[in-house]
Amino acid sequence: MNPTTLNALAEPNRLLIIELLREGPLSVGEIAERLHLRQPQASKHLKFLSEAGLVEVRAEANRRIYRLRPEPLMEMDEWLESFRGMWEERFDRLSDYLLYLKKTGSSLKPKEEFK
Amino acid sequence: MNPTTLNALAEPNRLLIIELLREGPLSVGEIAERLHLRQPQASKHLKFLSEAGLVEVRAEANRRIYRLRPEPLMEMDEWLESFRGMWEERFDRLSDYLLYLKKTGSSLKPKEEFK
DNA sequence: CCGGAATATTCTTGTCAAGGAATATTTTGA
DNA sequence: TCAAAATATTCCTTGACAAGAATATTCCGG
Repeated sequence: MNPTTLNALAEPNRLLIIELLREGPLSVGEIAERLHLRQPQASKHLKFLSEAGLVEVRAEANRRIYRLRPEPLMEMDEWLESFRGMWEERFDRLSDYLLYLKKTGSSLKPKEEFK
Repeated sequence: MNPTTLNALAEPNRLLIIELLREGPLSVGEIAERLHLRQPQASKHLKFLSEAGLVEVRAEANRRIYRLRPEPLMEMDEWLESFRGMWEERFDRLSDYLLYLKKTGSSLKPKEEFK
């Protein structure tokens, strides 16, 4: 997994940009407007995202249209793959947990133990 | 998606810690040793990861054993879910791409267009 | 209850990057 | 060719945080 990708996504406004672009390519001005950013900050974040490989640009007349690149997200997906065993394992114990809740009427987690 | 999780994982050593803990819980000393970190830095990173909810601790004798918490990773997984359509769509065009390679003998990407 | 092992905290220093404001650059249409 | 729209860049200040070194704390076994 590439820390550069994570770093780029760790900034809240950049994360919002990525989520916005999920719906389709947009110009800088549109991105700035929809996220209530000033244009220079939008440009700066887009440059950052671009250098991280998360977006790509194309020029169209006066505008610059930014679009998502799926590759880094695919890499994240593959990285997470190696962890999926963990929560499937825990899911096996879910029925026990539900039973516990039913018995106690509690909505609090039981103190978890592990070894 | 929570930026806190991404921020915690964006630091290379912390990412390594998470990958190491994938194999099972470890003490601070073991983590420091296996990643060639000094003990104080290991402790600091673990504190950071702990506050981000990525790990949990338990005391055992003299040691503190850290263990992965799957929840934030599950959240990442669900977040990525909303992007999976993207690369599946692109996958549909793979056969065209392979055909292109065969025709041209080129190993270079054709210039991609999008609108 | 004391010494030492394991771990945590504090302090300092350097780097990175975010936001604001101002300005430069690019590009198009008239 | 020029003005204006769209975008990029620069400069500044500020805050976060990583690493190193030193020190504090915790806790077990003897």
